[in-house]
Amino acid sequence: MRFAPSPTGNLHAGNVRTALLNWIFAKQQNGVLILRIEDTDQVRHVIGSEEGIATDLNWLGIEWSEGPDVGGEFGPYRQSDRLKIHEEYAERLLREGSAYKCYCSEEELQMEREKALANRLPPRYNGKCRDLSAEEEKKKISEEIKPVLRFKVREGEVSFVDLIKGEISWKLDNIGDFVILRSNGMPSYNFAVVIDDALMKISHVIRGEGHVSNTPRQLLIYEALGFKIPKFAHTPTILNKEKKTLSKRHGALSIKRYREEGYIPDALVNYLSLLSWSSESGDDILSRERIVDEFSFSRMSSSSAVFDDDKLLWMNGQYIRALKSEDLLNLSLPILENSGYTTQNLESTAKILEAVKGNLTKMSDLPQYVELFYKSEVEPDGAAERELIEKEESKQVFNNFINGVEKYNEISADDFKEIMKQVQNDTGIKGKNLWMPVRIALTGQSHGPELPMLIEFFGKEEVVSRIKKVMGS
RNA sequence: GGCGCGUUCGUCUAAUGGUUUAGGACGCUGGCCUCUCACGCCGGUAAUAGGGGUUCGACUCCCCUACGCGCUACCA
Repeated sequence: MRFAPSPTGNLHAGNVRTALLNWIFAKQQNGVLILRIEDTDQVRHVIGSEEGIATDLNWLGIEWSEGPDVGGEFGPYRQSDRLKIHEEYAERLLREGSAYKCYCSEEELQMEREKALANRLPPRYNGKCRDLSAEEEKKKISEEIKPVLRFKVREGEVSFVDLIKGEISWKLDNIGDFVILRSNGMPSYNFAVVIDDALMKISHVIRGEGHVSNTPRQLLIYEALGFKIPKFAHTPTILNKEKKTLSKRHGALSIKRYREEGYIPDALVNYLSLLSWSSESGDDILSRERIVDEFSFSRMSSSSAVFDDDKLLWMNGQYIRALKSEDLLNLSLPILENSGYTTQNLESTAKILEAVKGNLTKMSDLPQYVELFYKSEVEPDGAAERELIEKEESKQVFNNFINGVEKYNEISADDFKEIMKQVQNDTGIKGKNLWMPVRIALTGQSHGPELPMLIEFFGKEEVVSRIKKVMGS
């Protein structure tokens, strides 16, 4: 298996899904995953994107055993470093008569194309230079035109069985002689992939559906060179909310963004695995082990899927809630410190996290939920809150509550519930009128985590002092 | 234009000719959980693109149309 991204920007959900599928399948088959960088287009090459790709994959736990960084017996793993190899095979095709030099200029070709289009004909290369006589060729050479190498497409048809889409076939008269070596000496994509995949002994080519139409050209090259043809699996496209195919611009659905916003890698992996694939069990929350174990191409749908951020968010929340408190703590510490909160006391930090765990769908939400735990002074949030705690009824609640609390040395969550029951009995006040004054006195806000949990966190003294403060004002 | 691929609730999907009043999940929504925001639990909403065939029977097979996407590059 191999994942072969081009270094033209950050990884997005589509790229990464392909990488993930390769990883899953390699893992399941006890196979080897190769990372190969396809950088034959220097114009679109973006500096630093190779590192970015590695960072994203590492973060998601997609590991490869051969690649430009780790080496391996089938290297080099950067396509631009394989030029000699590509040239060698191009020459062989030329020698064997499967390819020929073409001297047509871009302007010429462009004109031909427009003419064909105007006549409502397929805009294909017309094979002009296919059978150039020795004389004509000599003339072209003397004109110092740098030729490209074109592959001579045979007659008949080609077909293959896609692991996801089933049998696909083409009549070859629909395909024009295509370029395998550009005039600058660089191989074209369709040529280089075949050489590299064959030489790296790739057994399964798992790639995006956009490549389906490239496959007949590649099959022809495999054929001409006598290479063993790998199995192909073309994965459906992932679309954004506007149902457009993902682009590298605008950072849309970029993996980097998910990493920075504190998504759990496992959650993203899980969500991505469920795009165009489903477990036979019907379960949604699946561990990596289960995905690897249960995956099969036959359960993959062949239509494109829209990436749904809402569902990802939900799933991420599920993973956060399932986190062991130790792991949650480790994940949270840097975020809290970044927001300026002191986390010296690990025990109490863990308690805070436990209290807000249920509210989180992504870790970057954490600061807004923990704020009230770090405040030492509390002021009622708004007019409505202020009004409520100044009501006569509320003062009754406070008095009674303090009396109740004083009977304890420490108050646990259960003690608190007992006390509240007692207050309700004594005052006859219940429901909102009973609980809200306490909440506001303690936190200043009408929203927040469960009160018993809060009480336990603050402890008796803090609780009493906060209530007294409100009563005095 | 040609060729290829695709089309089940808003979204991800299940059902690979009969077990189906088309199932689950997200979202939305109603209720419950002594207060709120959440969590959790229980319920509701909503789909086979359209038209022809084949068949006793079609989401499932075939054809046509529509729509979307890809390739048709000296991009990958």
